[in-house]
Amino acid sequence: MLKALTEQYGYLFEDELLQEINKVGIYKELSEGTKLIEIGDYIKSMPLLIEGAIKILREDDKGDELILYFIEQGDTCAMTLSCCIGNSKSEIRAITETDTKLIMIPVEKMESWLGKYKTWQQFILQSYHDRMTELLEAIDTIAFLKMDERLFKYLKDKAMVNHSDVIHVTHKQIAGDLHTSRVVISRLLKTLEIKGKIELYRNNIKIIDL
Amino acid sequence: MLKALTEQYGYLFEDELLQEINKVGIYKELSEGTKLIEIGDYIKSMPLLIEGAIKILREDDKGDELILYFIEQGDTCAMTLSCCIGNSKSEIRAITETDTKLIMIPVEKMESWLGKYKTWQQFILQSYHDRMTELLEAIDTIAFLKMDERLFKYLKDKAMVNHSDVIHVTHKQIAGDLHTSRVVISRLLKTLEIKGKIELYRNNIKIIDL
DNA sequence: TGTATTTAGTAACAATAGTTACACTACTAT
DNA sequence: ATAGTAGTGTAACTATTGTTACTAAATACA
Repeated sequence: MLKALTEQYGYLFEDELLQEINKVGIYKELSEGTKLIEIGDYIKSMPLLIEGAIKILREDDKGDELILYFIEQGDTCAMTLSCCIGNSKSEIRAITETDTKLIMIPVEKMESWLGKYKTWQQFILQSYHDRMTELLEAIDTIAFLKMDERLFKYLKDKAMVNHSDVIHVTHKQIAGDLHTSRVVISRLLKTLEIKGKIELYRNNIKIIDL
Repeated sequence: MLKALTEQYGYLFEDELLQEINKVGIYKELSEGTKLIEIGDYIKSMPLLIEGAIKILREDDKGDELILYFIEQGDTCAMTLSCCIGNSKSEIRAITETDTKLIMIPVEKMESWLGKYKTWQQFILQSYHDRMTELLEAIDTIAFLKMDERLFKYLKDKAMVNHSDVIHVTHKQIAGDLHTSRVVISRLLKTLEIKGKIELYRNNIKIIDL
């Protein structure tokens, strides 16, 4: 674990802190599609992402979802921090987008390190900043783009975090992430295909114009 | 200034910190409609709200706006923190919604207090949490509500921060805040009036169903 | 092998939101 | 007083998105 940790976070944290993380952190490997955090959960530990990607979702009253953004390696989940500190329930759902390796840090440590390690404090504040920026980007996407543009952006983002120009997903799943209906997605995907931006296959979409 | 400060923040900060704020903070009274922060600005000081309300806006490529939320007394602008710490440009615009009294804290102090005062650290983290929550609420509103519901929510929020059931605003201004057109707003307002939820006057709207 | 289920394509229609155009009223300034 | 401007009401039309319904192919599985 220490090796992976040093590779991803060595340039950020001092040795002493890395040692502490190594001591109290719990290393986990999760396969794609694993639910990390559920809405309403009280969070007892925060994840440091070593490898892979996590999808962050919001839910409406009817239980339908909406993707907010993806988190990648080197990131942590600022929502988690937010909940720990406010001692409140999670406002979001987190699901692994790919197979993932991460280190779970107990809340108590997270808080005590804030006073002890300047680099940790910087990391936490930076994480807040990054997540804030991503939330604003999510708002831009939802408020300013039309559905076809949102769809294409979604496909590109998904291709990015999966490190592949072919993404494995059904129209129905996309509709769920974008909070619309399957028929709408099928229609727009077909239009994108005609425009030459993507190629459609069963359960797979190839992004041409990456 | 110390009196106002103690009233609003006395229960949060220890005396020593209050004294420091009193020493380095700059007290300001701003009238309604004053631009506090512009998109792209580098922030040199962060505001502690004593009285009044501030409107936080996002802008699209075409220069059209979208309201994110209102900030009220006892709050600070976590976006500001975010920018200071990341040493990056402001992502948002802040305009006083009402006449406002506030204290400006220089960035350097803000950062050094993080290590020095536990209560300040708590306050900053709590602010991040609050703002994160408001951003999520903004996303819910934009993504899950239809325009007529968004409009009514906007009117209620505005009535709230103005402490009045009659709000002074034109249809065009509302359209700007909600990122739609004046005609759409006029149409929906008329429908709300027919439903008995509001009463329309020139430059004024009375909210019945508060 | 045959049946059920999942996935995708498409048509037809409804609902919502955005656009253009114009009329009318209230206020502003000279 | 009059011209100009800002604010509002409405109609007619377009564009976008959402819904319902049906078809067919691919896949799962018993």
